[in-house]
Amino acid sequence: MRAATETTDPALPSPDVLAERLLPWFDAHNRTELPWRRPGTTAWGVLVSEIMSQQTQVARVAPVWEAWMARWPEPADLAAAPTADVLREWGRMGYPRRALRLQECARIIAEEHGGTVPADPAELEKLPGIGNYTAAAVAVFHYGGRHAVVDTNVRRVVARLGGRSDAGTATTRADLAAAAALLPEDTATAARVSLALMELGALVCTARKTECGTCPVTAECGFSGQELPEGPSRKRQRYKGTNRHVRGEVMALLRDADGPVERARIDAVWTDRRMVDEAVAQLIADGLIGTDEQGRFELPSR
DNA sequence: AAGTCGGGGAG
DNA sequence: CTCCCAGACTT
Repeated sequence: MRAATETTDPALPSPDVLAERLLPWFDAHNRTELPWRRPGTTAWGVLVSEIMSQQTQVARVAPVWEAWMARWPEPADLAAAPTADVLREWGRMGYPRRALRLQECARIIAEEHGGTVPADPAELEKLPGIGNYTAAAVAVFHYGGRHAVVDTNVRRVVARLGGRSDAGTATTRADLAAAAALLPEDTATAARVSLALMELGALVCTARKTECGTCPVTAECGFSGQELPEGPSRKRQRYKGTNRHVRGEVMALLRDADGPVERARIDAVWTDRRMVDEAVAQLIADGLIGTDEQGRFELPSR
């Protein structure tokens, strides 16, 4: 039953119909060989993979994850590592603050959870850098819980099933509720549906184009056959020439340096001195870089 | 709800 | 070249 104030969007398919259409397609098309999907991967390994995959393509994450897990197999291992080593191993995956938060996660899990990654999404969300998506992903993909796993792909697919061209800029409570309403009762099946929705959004129902002709749920979709609107759906910040770009260059310099770096070498990464000042100040404030007794710059020792 | 936070790969 | 990626967090 719907309230009169709600829109008249097409009804979403029932969970059972969705699963019936989606899962055979998923069995035939799901990519993977992703290393963290191998049997025997720990909850910690899954958590690390999900943090690394936040806004970084999984293909780029895979080799870093392999080296990372070989070096620091358990939370206590990462907790004890020098932060400089952690940031170097993170490499060029972007958003290095994720690496800091991941190490904080390791310390909290090691010290307050006896080294065991929580299975409850609410508990996981208390950890730094873990939001709704990552918490659900760990709880479902490792622990096998029954929760909606809502990433950008799932939000887009669910929006289109409901007749819209795309989801909004931010994840809303309505997005989460709509995705949860699509989960079948059976817990193991629900987990596969979540992964299948993500995969459908990555391979068929993508941001740039729809392939309704090959989509397994085209008959149940409110947007099927419609054209995507022209132009960018979301405003995006340029990267080149931004303050963010300068920070990236400073971090790259310090990652590749053998020891502490003089200010003069920092200044050499960018022509605009004021932008370097701003970048360095922000990196220090974020805990991504530090200074030694002589005022030289380096990655944080702890 | 909009801005900010990297860097690279795909189109 | 532009756009987007298994998002989280702050404002």
